[in-house]
Amino acid sequence: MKLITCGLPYANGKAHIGHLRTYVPADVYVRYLRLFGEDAIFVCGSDCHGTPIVVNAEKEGLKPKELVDIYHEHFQRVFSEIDIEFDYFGRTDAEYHHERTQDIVKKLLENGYIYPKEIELAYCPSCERFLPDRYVEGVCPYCSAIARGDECDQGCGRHLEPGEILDPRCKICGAKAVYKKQKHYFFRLTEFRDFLLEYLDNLKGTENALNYARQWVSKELKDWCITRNLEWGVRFPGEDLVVYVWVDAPIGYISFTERACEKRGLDWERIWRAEKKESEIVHFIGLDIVYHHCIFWPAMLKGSNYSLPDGVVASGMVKVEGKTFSKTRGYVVWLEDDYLASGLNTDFLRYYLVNYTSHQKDLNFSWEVFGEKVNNELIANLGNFLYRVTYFAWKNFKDGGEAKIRANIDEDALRVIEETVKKIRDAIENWEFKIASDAFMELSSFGNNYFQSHKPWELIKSDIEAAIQVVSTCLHIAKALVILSFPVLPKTMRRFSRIFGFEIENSKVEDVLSINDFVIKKPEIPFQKIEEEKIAELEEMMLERIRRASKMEEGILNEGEEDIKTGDKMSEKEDLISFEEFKRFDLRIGKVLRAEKIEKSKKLMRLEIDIGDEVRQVVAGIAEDYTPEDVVGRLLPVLVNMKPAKLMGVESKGMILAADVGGKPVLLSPDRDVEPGSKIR
RNA sequence: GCCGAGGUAGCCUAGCUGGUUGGGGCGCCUGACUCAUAAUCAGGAGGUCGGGGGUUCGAAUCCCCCCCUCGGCACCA
Repeated sequence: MKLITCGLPYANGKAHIGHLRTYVPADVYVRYLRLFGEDAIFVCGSDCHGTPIVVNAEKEGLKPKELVDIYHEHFQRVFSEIDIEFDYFGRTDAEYHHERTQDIVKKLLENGYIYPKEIELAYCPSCERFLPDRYVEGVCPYCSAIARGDECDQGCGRHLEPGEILDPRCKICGAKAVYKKQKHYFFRLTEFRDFLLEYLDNLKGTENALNYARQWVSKELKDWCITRNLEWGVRFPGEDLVVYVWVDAPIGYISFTERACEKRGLDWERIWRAEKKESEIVHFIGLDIVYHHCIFWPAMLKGSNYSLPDGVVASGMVKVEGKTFSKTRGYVVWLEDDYLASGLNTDFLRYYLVNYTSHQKDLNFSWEVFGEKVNNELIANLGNFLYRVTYFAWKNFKDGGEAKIRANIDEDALRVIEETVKKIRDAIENWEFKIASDAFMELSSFGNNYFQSHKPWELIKSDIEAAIQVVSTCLHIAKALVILSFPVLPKTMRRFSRIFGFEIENSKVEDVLSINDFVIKKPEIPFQKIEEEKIAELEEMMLERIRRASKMEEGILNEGEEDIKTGDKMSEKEDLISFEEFKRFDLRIGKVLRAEKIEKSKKLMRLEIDIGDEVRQVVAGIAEDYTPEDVVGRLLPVLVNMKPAKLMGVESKGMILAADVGGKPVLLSPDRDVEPGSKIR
């Protein structure tokens, strides 16, 4: 028995191609396992908790549950449309999930892996509540960018622990937050270091995930704050706190397994109880959540006597039209609004996602390539073979509505089919879905070749016995193709298998090789070709979205206008400051006297700047774009009363100002020579 | 800068415990065929195997240096 899970989709946004990159291969994997006779359970569900959902719900004037309902229903619907079939698709706000989570938290408490600690937290006096995570907006203590409470999303990208953020403000009412002491609970992640090192050595999965995780563990682990001040979430036992969303989300794998097992009359404990474990657990995830699955999660399981995952399979990132996937920039393909709305066969997209490149590598989605792959590979090779063979058989041997053909199969062809099965089996074992799908495409190619070179359309007139052998051999190949490609192309092959008169859902590899006489019903074309105009249309739609997005970024569109398709509103209100506030900035023109690149650093340059009454040492992140020679002698605007900081061990007192052009600094200069120290206002 | 993964024809890739002329798929060109969704089949063009050194009788494959891409860490006060 094998349990397969997929990373839970977060229930505050719609499904897009980035999601599919892990869900489709996982579904393909499960279907192949079943084809090979393995008993597999496949679970997933909506991740319903966490601050973003609360914040977004509030913004939309909804209760968190109402928001979650919308997206939970959405995911369920679109997954089923693209034939991603879970045994159970649950939700983490369900009663049973809360119970399981609390059970695990209690076990961790009993086992001494959770301890309380007083920390200072942002508190909004006007809302009268503590401000967790994204309820807080403030200044990143590391890079001083505007940041969210849990992550410096605009700046350095660092994860921020509760209490770290500077100058916190309430995101709801905008009031200045104060720090208040409060008791929170921490998970002793640090105690699991040795365990994790060993565990990761034996963990199976894709290299991209394992290497990444090992890198983290070999560095420093920190204990992990696992409680939040929220109403929405799983209650932490005995406290007016909720468990951090990343604690309860993976527990969904367990609680959903319980439900799935209940449905099928199985004992979930044989999967998840350490002492009873007898089946394998494999997680399919995106590369971005390796940390949670290879570090937090096994430590939690270990600490509460649950069984440990055996494999973590991480899919590479998705690019769209050659650019980094980005919802806000428009480089995204939405499953419902783009793909399903286009009316194209969902199997096309499944094939593309599985066959474009290796599971671990970055996948580029381009409508043009999509059209080519579908028309020239899937349809021209596989679709055409299936149709030409079955149609030929039906047309020439039909007797009434059906054609009966005696099986007389070429041994060589059987051997090729056997090899194909072996290739697929090996590939699936190694999570190489491209290789598996290439294998059945090769078989199809062999079939076309066989049919072509044996010319049954001539034999049928001269040597009927020989014709029967060729036709039945090709029919046999076709049947094998239907079964072997079903995991990737379930919709099409389910339909097409009917002309052979068998139930594809229950087919096993053995059926691929077992020889039976054929009864063929009148076939229909398995795939409808994609018109070039359709591709052009879809491409145009995407370009339009990208254009719109870039205009949005430049602020040309009116405030509040919806970002097309993403549903995200431009909610950043203008931040106005008073003249009083502005006066707090001591801005002056400084003259660079000396400059040198800081060793061991990529971006940092140490500058000595004359600011009139003194010479300041300032560290600036410009070394990637400027050499010391470029800047020595230059006049630059300097924020003089910047809080001093140390960077790479070098003290910096002040900050030079530069234009930000696509993340690159561009230095600014006064219109003509001015004295160092001149005030800027 | 450190760590990981990569860099093979326009695109996706196999080969990487060194050994006959670096395979395959898509695209491109030519021909054949007509059962088939202008599908198929045969043939062809196209590669300094990121660059430079070295080891060897012989390297895409081993060693050294460098460059580039992606991701992580450190770092843009």
